[in-house]
Amino acid sequence: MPESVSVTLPDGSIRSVPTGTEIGKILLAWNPEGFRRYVAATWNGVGVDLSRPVTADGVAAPLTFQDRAGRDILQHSAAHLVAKALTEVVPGALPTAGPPTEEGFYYDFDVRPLTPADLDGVHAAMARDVASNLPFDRLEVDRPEAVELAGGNRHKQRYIEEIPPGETVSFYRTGSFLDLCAGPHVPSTKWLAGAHILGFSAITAGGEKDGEPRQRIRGIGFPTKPELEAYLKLRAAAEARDHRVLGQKLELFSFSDEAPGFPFWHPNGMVVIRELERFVTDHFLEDGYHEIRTPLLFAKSVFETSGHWEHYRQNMFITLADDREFGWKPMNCPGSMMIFQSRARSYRELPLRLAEFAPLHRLEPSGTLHGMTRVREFVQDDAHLFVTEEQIEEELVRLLKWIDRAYTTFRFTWSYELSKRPSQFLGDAAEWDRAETVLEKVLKASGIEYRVSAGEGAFYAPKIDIHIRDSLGRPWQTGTIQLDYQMPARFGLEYQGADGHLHRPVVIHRTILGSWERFFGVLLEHCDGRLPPWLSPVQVRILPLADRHEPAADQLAVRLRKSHLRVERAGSDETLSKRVRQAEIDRIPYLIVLGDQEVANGTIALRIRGEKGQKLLSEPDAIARMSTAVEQRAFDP
RNA sequence: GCCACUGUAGCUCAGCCUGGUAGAGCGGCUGAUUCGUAAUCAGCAGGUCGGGGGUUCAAGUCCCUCCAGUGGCUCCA
Repeated sequence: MPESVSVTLPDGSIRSVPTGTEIGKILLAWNPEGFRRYVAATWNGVGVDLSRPVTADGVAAPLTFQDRAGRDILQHSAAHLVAKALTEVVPGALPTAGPPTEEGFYYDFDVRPLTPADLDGVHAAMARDVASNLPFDRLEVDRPEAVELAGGNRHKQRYIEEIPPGETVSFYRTGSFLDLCAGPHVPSTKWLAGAHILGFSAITAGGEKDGEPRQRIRGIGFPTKPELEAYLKLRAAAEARDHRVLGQKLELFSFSDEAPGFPFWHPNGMVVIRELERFVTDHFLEDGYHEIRTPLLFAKSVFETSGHWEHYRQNMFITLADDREFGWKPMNCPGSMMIFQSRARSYRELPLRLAEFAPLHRLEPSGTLHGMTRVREFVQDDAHLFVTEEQIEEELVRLLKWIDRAYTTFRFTWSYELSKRPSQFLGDAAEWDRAETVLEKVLKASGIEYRVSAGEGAFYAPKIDIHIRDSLGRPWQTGTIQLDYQMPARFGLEYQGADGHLHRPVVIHRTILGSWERFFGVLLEHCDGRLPPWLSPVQVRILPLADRHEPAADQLAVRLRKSHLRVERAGSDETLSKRVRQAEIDRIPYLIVLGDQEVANGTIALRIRGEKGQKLLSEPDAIARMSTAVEQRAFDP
């Protein structure tokens, strides 16, 4: 072995160090500012501990929390800390796996159901271990030793068997705790001062339906406590934006134990969904859409034709009438197909765009219901486009543009997902391939970045899905575009072409915003209840300074309503400060205070949500200011 | 659907561990106050403690069960 080796550093410089020098020491000599900031390193591109001795020439680079890999390492080390704590607090608990996640980390245990008291114990043990500054020591062992070290934990023993032959088997020791792990890890528990448990839940192993029950502890790690505290503050703020909380406070909607998953839209909420509907239908004429309405219930035979009976029945509400089985429609497609089918069609009618905003019912599993974002009854801005093979691409491009425009209006960031053929599918694979190819081609041509999900398509068609995230970062699917060759065939749809022959149309199922319920739920969180003025249930609230100003306030309200503004007049019992405060809490976009001065001068003292102070405007100017924002569907007042 | 946790006034929560006459704040109502941009004062009303069953002299409190919600898991055109 040579006495010294050459190490190439990130800036390209090369250092010669004695063989066996720890990589962390080399990196810190190169950049002392990395002290405590470096969580691990890469050696020739592979993640290693900072304590790894260097025994050959190579390339070294530090990993910090800012690097994805460094962040993951810290999360994973925090998971070890949790596992150490839990095995001490609950003797007999068997650690299974504890990987980092997009947000933080979790560790799954084979253990009796946990209680909040267990978690308190885990917290205390973790704090103690961080204070003790225990090192993470790496042990490389052969397989028999590994099995020995696993100490009767059958899960770890199975993992050892799964390690490919030839690969090094390693353990990490933290104090008295030993865990099978490839590493690398942070140098010591001091690096985990900002580790925190976010919650625990029971899960089933491997996500299998009949898997073994496990207990999962979820957490997140930061290099320091202040960073953790900043995160927890942000998270608390995000939780306060929960649409279920806002929906109640702003009297938008509610739910009842006696109708689980079925929303009650209150007057305020109804204003919002009607405005959303108008946002979509405003373009119907120019975009060539025709609105239809088809039944909510169909005889079973319709769903047998569509394939729902075979592929979707477990999610359908079924009703018995006249000794006949009826299904509540979970989708609008069958009704649209039947309208197309109702008479002979010509190629001249295509593309035929039929829109339907009907309530849909889906028997979603009870455990999946979630406020407005996962309900059992909802309405979507749905349409079915009947097109010729040649018209497909142009229609798809138009839809993608519309999605772009719509989501930009709400200042959402959104993502695209291409979902391909599922294991249970209608029709033949060749048709699916064709449809998937077209969708992919259009996405690429539009310069859109997208994720591909194999097996996630609808049972009748591949689709492009739109996802937006709620305030806690959970993704929700909203819009979807599906290219369907199956329903037209199953319903026997035909049109007569210019060539005089009969042809089969292709159907594009599409919804832009998805369901009003889900879209609105996420939107509420997105804007913290501060809806754009055009969506605000009350756009203007007039505050008469004293009760002698009430008549003038009422007259002003009448004039504003003539400009189609939704206006409300407050009482004058409370102090002005109190009423202003209430209006802020109610997220009213525009406030007008009316006192002696305004009455005398005919001016408007306008307070605009989100702006400091108030503007003194003439009445026409004030009306123009508000109406313009509303008509343009501006995001801010 | 699975697992854990939770369910007390319209809302947010205390009381439950250790059984002994249901509490607070906000909101609501009434009265006073008439105010210049984020909480004026006083009084009053409001609860079969999620439903059902059990243990007990006695259950909001302990036990069982059902329902619903929450967090995950699985699912999700």
